[in-house]
Amino acid sequence: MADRYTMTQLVRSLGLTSRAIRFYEQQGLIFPGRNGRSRVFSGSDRTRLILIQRGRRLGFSIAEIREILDLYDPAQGDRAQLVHLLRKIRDRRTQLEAQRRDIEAIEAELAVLENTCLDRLSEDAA
Amino acid sequence: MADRYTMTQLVRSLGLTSRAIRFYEQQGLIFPGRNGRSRVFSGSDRTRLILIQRGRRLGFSIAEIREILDLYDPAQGDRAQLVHLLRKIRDRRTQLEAQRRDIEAIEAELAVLENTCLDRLSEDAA
DNA sequence: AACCAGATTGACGTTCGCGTCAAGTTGGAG
DNA sequence: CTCCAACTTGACGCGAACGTCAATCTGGTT
Repeated sequence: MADRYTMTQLVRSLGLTSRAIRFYEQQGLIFPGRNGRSRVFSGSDRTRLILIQRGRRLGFSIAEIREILDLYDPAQGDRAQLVHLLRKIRDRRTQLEAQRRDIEAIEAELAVLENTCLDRLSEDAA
Repeated sequence: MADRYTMTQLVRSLGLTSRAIRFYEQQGLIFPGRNGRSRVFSGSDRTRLILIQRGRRLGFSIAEIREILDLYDPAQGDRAQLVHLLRKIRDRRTQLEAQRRDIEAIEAELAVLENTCLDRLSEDAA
């Protein structure tokens, strides 16, 4: 569990640039420790970076990704906060499903186009 | 079929700004005609704008959206072009499925979090 | 004719997400 | 000790996707 990573290790394994990683730290998405001047990344930092990459691929802004990451660390206490957290989780899920439907719509249309292509190709062969 | 739209009509019905629409025209995503100085949008322009919105919501760049829109207008001719088009359609579908898996992964994790929340709330009630 | 709401074309401004130097530091191999 | 390679902190730059403002131009009321 006490897995620690250096900058270059993460750069190589995750395919990010060091600049991007430092940017994410500055934006408060990860919290690496220090060994002298050098950063020391925890396993949590690593998984957060992976989540960040996923979020970026889906077009989420840094602010949105921070919100999503915040959902993962409880940091909650009383009941009201739990209810609030629950609400945010459900909002996010709703949005994700809308996004999924968008994707499925495009996929369906592209499937039609693909069939049209295939038809024309077979006609062509005839 | 000869449905024509004015600027404000599209702005109101689609929730875009006129600036954005003009930007998309400048980028070659839509091709409105002119009536004097004013733009006249076709039904095709309108559906393209909807596709553009979907693409933007999914984090696609203008260039990517243009590529996707290009898949819809055949403009093809010989067999080689058809094969090329087919390849691009399939590439895009592959990418979309990867994106869909990313979304499903986040959704699954949020579902777990939601249950954790619910558990704690019911514990709290006990 | 007078007028005003809505359309247009520049042109500059802005935010985001990093890229890209420049300059200094530090730890380990030789 | 020397040197190099990796790490660091600024700081400026940049392309994308529009926002925003100014100036002008209609087209239809009154």
